[in-house]
Amino acid sequence: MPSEDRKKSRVTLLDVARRANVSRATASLVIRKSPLVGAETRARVEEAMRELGYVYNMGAARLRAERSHTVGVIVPNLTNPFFAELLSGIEAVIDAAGMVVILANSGDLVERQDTVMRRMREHGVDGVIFCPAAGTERQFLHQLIEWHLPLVQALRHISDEVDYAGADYAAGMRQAVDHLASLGHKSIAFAVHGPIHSAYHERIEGFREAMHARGLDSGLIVRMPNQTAQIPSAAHLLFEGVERPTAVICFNDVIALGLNAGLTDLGLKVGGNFSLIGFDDVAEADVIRPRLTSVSTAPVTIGENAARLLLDRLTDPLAPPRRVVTETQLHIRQSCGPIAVPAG
Amino acid sequence: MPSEDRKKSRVTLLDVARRANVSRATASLVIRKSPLVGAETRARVEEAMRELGYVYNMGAARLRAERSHTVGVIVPNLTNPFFAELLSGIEAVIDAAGMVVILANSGDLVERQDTVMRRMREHGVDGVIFCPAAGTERQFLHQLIEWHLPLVQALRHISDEVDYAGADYAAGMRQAVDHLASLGHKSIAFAVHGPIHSAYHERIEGFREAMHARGLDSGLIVRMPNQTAQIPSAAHLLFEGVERPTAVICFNDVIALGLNAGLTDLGLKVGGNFSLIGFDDVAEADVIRPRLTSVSTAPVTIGENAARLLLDRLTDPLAPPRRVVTETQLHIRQSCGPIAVPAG
DNA sequence: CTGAAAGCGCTTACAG
DNA sequence: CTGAAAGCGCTTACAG
Repeated sequence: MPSEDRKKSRVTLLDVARRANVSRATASLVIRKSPLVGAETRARVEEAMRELGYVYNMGAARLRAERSHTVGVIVPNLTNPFFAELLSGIEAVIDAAGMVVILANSGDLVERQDTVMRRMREHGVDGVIFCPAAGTERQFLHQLIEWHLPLVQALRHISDEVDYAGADYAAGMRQAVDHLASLGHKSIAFAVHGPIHSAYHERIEGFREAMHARGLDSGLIVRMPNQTAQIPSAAHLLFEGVERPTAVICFNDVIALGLNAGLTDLGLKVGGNFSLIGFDDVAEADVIRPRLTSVSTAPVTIGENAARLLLDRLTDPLAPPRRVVTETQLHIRQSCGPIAVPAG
Repeated sequence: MPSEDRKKSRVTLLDVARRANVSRATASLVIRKSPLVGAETRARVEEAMRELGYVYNMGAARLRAERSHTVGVIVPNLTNPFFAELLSGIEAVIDAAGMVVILANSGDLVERQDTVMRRMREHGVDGVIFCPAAGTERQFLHQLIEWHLPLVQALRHISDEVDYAGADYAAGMRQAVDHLASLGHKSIAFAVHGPIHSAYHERIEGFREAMHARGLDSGLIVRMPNQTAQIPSAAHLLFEGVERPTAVICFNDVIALGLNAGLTDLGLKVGGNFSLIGFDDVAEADVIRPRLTSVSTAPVTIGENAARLLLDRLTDPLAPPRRVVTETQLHIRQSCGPIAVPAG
């Protein structure tokens, strides 16, 4: 152990340069893999780095170079596996690009989102990927643009002047409705919950249009509790209107899982005398019984797309805004059946 | 819009100081909320900051102050809701402390963990919270200690010279075994999967000791597929030994969910002629049917504890290492019943 | 309470 | 290909 074991004894680029008998500028070039420096010199510098246990100081580099190799990611909720998967996709491509993600949770609250966004700017992120909190104003995005902060919207969009990565929710709804209609269902409910945002509207609209296209009534939209645990006991809400549905499409799989339990508790047979379709196709869909038919939105892929959009945006800040909207896919399993006499 | 709309026109502390007619040092004191500066001066500076749209530059501050207000978090897998919850707890506490988390995924691979840890050091994190990848060497931790990197282990531990936040897995196993034993079960299987690490050993040992304490045989440890989707179809593995179990305790809820489906597929009645206990008590436990009896390990709380340990460590780097091990709790629901004549 | 000076560890032109 | 100098935007003593 070297004698100078006080904290300040950080090994600096100058130390490396001296050890390797080159100037600091040359050492800097070696680090940044510049082709300007000869193979032998490079090897000498690299060995010096190893011997001294040199650690590159991004902070110092960023100050001069105006690049932090850091991207901010803001999600509404880490606890929801759906966002965790999105995050996973983002992290993978950001990491592969040699950058690092700074994570924050907005709690789907615009004030929190404000704070967190400011903190990201203070930390000098090169750009941010965020799932806009419900209620985010266009004005907020325009402010960010004015600040020259490279930005991409994920899952939800507020302004088409900013890059966006999402899935075609409306088309997904169409797939769900078409599947049920082909099984003979006419009275189909739509179970929703959570905050209102673009992805919410797109699903509702998708449902409405698909129903209308089939000549069916789209009036049966029922609101479920936001708390996961309370959904099963709210299943009866589906049957309180004048018309009794024979099937339900869910806003997401969290609702579908809950209703699957709740409908069973009510004595209905999901996949038998009642049909159920989820949305998102989370891992659990395949592991419950009956297996859940669900529309896959592939959040990991959306995350990867969002990260790629940001990377592109960093290299070309002036390019026109882009949208990457992936197709959804209906995974047919066991929770739907042909229309039956409504259970009584 | 100001005429100087080129990127370099970043508002600096000096600009603020000039605007407010104070020195740069004074402006700096205002930012850091020092009591040294008078109320009126402070107000003037704060207004100047607002007028100019000043954004604090952490990068520059850190370079001088040797504090980045940044903590690294390394998890093996973002896609597993269990780690997502851990992360959520960490993020909440770190955020409340005015710091920011830099996130990375080790994929439970020691080489990735190496790379990622180096990258964190390059970014100058003040400390790191990590769930050590399976196979992490003590030597690795010692290296980090030598580098003076404040560290806390979460969920799994390699060295007791480093802070640790986890749950008492062995006690949790005892609760599970005791519950089943009290229902008359004698032949109890233990279903495991995944990589081998301290939390794995603690659960296995906990199971063994609890079984022995009851005079029961702990030999029935069966390995399940690591892939979630393959677990249901592996349920039959439980019944390939000489002794036929009447109950199974699962290493985690992922296995429990899968076996719940698989056992049902096999014609068994979970909670009736076969009993099942999960581990972790994820949100889905309450939403499947029968409701899953599970041992809660409260990952969000573990995350909060880990973050607090790190914060304490930052203020007192020389304090002796600490361990914060939370108690587990058995949530009794519907998946266990009194021993019955083995089905079949 | 405030000001002038030095320095954190890099990168960036600019000469050689 | 290499060296000497300036500077990124802060904070830190040190005087006043």
